[in-house]
Amino acid sequence: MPKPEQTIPTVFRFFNEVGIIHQLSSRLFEARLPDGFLISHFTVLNHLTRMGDRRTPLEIANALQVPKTSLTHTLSGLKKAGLITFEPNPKDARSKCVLITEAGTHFRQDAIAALGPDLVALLEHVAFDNIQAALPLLEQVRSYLDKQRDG
Amino acid sequence: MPKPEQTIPTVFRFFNEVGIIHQLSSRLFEARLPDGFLISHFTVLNHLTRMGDRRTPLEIANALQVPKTSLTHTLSGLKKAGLITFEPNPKDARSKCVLITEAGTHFRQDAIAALGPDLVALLEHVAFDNIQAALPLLEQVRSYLDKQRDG
DNA sequence: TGAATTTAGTTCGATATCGCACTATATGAT
DNA sequence: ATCATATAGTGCGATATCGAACTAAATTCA
Repeated sequence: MPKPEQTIPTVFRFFNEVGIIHQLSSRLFEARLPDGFLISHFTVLNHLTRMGDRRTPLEIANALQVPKTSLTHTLSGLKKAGLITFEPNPKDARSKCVLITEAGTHFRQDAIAALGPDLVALLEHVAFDNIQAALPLLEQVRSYLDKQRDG
Repeated sequence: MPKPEQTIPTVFRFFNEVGIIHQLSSRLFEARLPDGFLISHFTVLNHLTRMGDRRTPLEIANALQVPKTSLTHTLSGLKKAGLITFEPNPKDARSKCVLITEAGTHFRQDAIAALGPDLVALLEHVAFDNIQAALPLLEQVRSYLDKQRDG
């Protein structure tokens, strides 16, 4: 491996590009969400769908790497909109479990569907195979940062 | 190319991974910045360094894809900290030019240096070549989203 | 040229995010 | 069992972000 002086700028650029893409795509995505909803709402629903619900707020906050106070706020919005419900945590009376509702599941599906045309348009300019090929690396980086967080 | 039903979930996962990596790395990076500074501050300084300064706030806001009101706020923080200065725009009296100061340049360099050890640690777990190989795709995606924004 | 329209930046108000401190419950030590 | 400590979630205050409306200057057009 080359020396850090060579590698660091490249790795830095990697995170820079990731950050810019996130910013641009978030803007685009948020514009597709129903009025009054933010990426933060979608992110929670997406997490519950992908990882399974009946998780505690703290678990979700840790997974998404947001402060628990921020999550409290986001969850209260989702609750008010009927997209999640709470349940007591049988193992711990201090805690509670978050469940995604039918409406929440549909909300997520609709959001993804609303983004569909944008993604198709992207594929007219960027080769699908290249995107697919990049996924393992992205997952590897994410997984490393995820472990880092705990350690 | 496969049908959209096959490609869309993959492209969606791509943006999902990018979003998570951004969230995790931002957290890490922000923790390395001096107290009272946020990613938004760094992002502006980084942009001015990479793209050249003497840009107008609106140009910067468009490039970073943040509302101009948000940028006004971020710039005022940078100004107060002495990391940027303003100059009248000779071409347009409504506008002004943003200049990065010596202190601003150092701030950026220090921030990047402070992150160095984290990046080196990452390279012990993720192959440098793979990161480097992913850059062209990321740049291509960013560039497309960038054009999309205007059109 | 003068009036209508557009544009750069700011102000203002609303909401999101986040750190700190607090309450209630759980866990651990003796 | 009792007490000390740790943990889950929330309330509160501070600041960041953002949309709408505003001001001042530029541009367009008659």
